[in-house]
Amino acid sequence: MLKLTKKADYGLMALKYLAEHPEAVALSAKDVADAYGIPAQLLAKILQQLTKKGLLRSHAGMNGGYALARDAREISAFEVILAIDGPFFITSCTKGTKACELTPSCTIKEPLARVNETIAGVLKSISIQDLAEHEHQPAKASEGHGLVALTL
Amino acid sequence: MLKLTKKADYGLMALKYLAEHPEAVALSAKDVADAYGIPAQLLAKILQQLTKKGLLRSHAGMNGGYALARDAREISAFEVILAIDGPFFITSCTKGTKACELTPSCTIKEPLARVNETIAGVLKSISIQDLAEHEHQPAKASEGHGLVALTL
DNA sequence: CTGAATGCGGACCTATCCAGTCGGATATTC
DNA sequence: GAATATCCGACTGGATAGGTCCGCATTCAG
Repeated sequence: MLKLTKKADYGLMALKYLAEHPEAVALSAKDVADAYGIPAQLLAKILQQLTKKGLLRSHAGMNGGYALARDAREISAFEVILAIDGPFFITSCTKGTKACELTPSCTIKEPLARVNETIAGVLKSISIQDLAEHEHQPAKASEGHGLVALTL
Repeated sequence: MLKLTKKADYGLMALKYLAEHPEAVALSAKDVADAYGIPAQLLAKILQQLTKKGLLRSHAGMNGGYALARDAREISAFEVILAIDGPFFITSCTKGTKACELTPSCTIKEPLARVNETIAGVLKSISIQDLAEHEHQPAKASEGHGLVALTL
């Protein structure tokens, strides 16, 4: 279906939340989870993962919690998704190092790899800061086809 | 992981194969499946689905099979994926009609919807014909015109 | 007319993986 | 030392993708 996992969603939401509260020294996983109604333990693991990847700084103990490791402008959505979901490929055949086994098949793979790069590029161009300041208008809701229903 | 299902891959491969064999009146699901080492019965169902969606024409009986319903240039990868995997949303929260329940949460959703549009746009710009002639050239989509712009 | 080749489509099985939970350890502060 | 945190591995339940099976309908060749 070409969609993000909930974990990635949660991770983005959490980072956005942290970016929106720069005054706080640190916010606990529970704080963020409560703010969004996310299962706290699940979010905790996600934040731990993001910490391991260097996107967050953590501090245990009372009044501990998480804070962004860098400026919100310096963290891209791409990094977050990559940290949580691992490397992604739009083609299902490219798994890790070795190419498609049913070999002559994936002539498909090559053009789609370009699509993949495009997607990655777009995600890299979006920073947590961009998510935090969401005063954008839905703009031109897809006029071409009503296929991509993004009406909220 | 943000990847296509194998079914969608198979579908694209099959359409590409049909586009590469315009001389054939019709090719059976088995023909295509054998050419790529795809499970025949599975591919059959995929092709049936594409037929229902109007991307293919089918003909039963001996020497029957499938053929493209339109010119290969007039069929986009987007249509194929949509026909097989159904509408896709990059955000996991938007399921069908109703919006995210944990509501104030998904301020995330709005910027990602734009990413979604971008992806859809790229996929719409790729035709089956593009896949068939895989002469590594079609860099047209990446030539920074609108598609990847995504003004934030 | 009969049989083979094909499309059509529902039911089903299975493996994988996501989402979420549990339990316990370690660190820090008061 | 108690309370609040992060940290981390293991487990479970459910959804979904991938694939199979079987029976029926359609077409065509002999």
